[in-house]
Amino acid sequence: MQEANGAHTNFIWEIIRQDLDAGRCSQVHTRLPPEPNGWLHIGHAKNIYVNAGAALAFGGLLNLRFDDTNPTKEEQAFVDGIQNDIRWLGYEWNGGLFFGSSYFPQCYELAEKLILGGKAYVCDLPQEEMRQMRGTLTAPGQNSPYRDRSVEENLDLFRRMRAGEFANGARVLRAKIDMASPNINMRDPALYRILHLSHHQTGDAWCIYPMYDFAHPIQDAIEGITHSMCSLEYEDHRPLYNWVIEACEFPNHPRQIEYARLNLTRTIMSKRYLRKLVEEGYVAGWDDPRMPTLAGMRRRGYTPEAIRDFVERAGVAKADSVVELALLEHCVREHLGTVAARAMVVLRPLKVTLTNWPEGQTDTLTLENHPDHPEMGERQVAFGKQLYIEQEDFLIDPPKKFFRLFPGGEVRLKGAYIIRCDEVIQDADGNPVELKCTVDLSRKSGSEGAARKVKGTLHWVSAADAVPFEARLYEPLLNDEAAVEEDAEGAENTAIDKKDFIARLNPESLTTVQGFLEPSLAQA
RNA sequence: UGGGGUGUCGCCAAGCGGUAAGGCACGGGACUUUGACUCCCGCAUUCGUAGGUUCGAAUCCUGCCACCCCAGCCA
Repeated sequence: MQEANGAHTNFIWEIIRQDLDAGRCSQVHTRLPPEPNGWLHIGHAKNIYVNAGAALAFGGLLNLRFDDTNPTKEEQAFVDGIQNDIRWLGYEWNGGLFFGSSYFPQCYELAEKLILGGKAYVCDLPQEEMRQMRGTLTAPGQNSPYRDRSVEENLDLFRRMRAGEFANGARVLRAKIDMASPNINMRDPALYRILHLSHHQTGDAWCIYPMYDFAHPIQDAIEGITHSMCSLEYEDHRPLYNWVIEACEFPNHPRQIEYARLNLTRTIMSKRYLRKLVEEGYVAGWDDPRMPTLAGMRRRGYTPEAIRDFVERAGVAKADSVVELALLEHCVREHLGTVAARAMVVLRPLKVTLTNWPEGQTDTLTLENHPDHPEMGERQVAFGKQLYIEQEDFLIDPPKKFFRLFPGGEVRLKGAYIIRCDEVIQDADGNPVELKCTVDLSRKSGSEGAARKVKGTLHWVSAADAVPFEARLYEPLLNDEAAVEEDAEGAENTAIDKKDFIARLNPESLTTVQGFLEPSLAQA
């Protein structure tokens, strides 16, 4: 990983460095707080990079903490999958593994402490009325009629909430802050809600669950987190985060720093829509290679190194942005170019018959697995009278700078011979279906004569030995440039209609062609 | 119309009063048994905008404009 003073740094690490220099903290301690309600995608890779990277850059600690305060949406299966993906990406939680739910007892104690201090109260307002009394963006809210209950009554009610005496939604514990605050998050936000639901970690031990705004700062403070990085939409929550830390009288004060989340062109990054793709069968699953999930990218052959490099190069800042897919692809190509063994594959085959090659003869050629890494070895590839080349590598009527094959033209077959196209056999529509070529037997690859220059080199596969396969051409799922904005994940949110979303799907994203693999790839 | 943010090359992004880094993309050239890779070269007299301060501003001040986020008992 990078040193903090290395080539890559960002505004967050600058802030941390200043905190270190000023003595506001001695060891950096960050946390990764995924909610176990889905699969990790490329956007999460940035969050991992920012939080884990900060710890790495300053020799600090990273905690992995599942933010599981809402049993409605969370599952054990996701906590396993998430750990797997984080490890695959190449990160370890050297500070330990935690669950937000294991702090439920402390959260509860702190809630009582707030009640005792007159800083929280139990509110009986139904959700709808509470919403109305909250005011609007421009109009201040109204105090709840339950706001001035006595400490004794609040304590009694809260304990009875915990004891399970009330139904879901009947009451809520609220922070007593300021209903007229211009920041809506400070208008007596809910701290605890009643949810008679069993939790994947705590079972039926609780029927009240703390809200994110209450639980998160507590978790950070208890774990001794020094810097808590999250995305921009939490900026408005920072005053509340700080309020909780102070109201609970923690001696340490973790610092929340926000940055812009990652958006990618032509890529859906909203769990809501990713789920729709899976559930409605547009893709085979969360790990479908077209999915922007880490699992999908893994199946697609993307490497962790390439993804980390990409996230780092995309940068960390506060301006909303949409990074071009081209950068990701560049990073993947760059890394794969250095580590991947070469092999030949023909996706859309065009038959080539070598008229002067002895009938029935098959030669075995030796090709290097990597042009720059001899230590990666060589492989044997069959060469015969009948070959397949890529359809797009041949043109009957080539433009001026066409370097590949055309009638009368010559081309080199990678690692083999130079051939000349003598005749084109076309179908009724004029499409080439087979080429009759002569091979220059005196100029086999590697021999003296091979030094002769020809304009192009093509990959190929022996027709008799190649392994047929059905190739799916995976393309980004979206047609247009923009990323689909993350929408509220509310259960009944129908803001973007389904037709609109489907219309944006890229029809090229799942084209099937009948291709041929080099035999060495058959088992892969 | 309230509050919180952000605006620097097609896309990201440095810059923090001293006269516009870098990457991707793109264009040109060299090299090449993958037109890949690699390698050179080019690519913002200008920093949302209008003023002001200053010897000097993307950086300070003022006004305006644009975009994003916030009214969950989601995170």
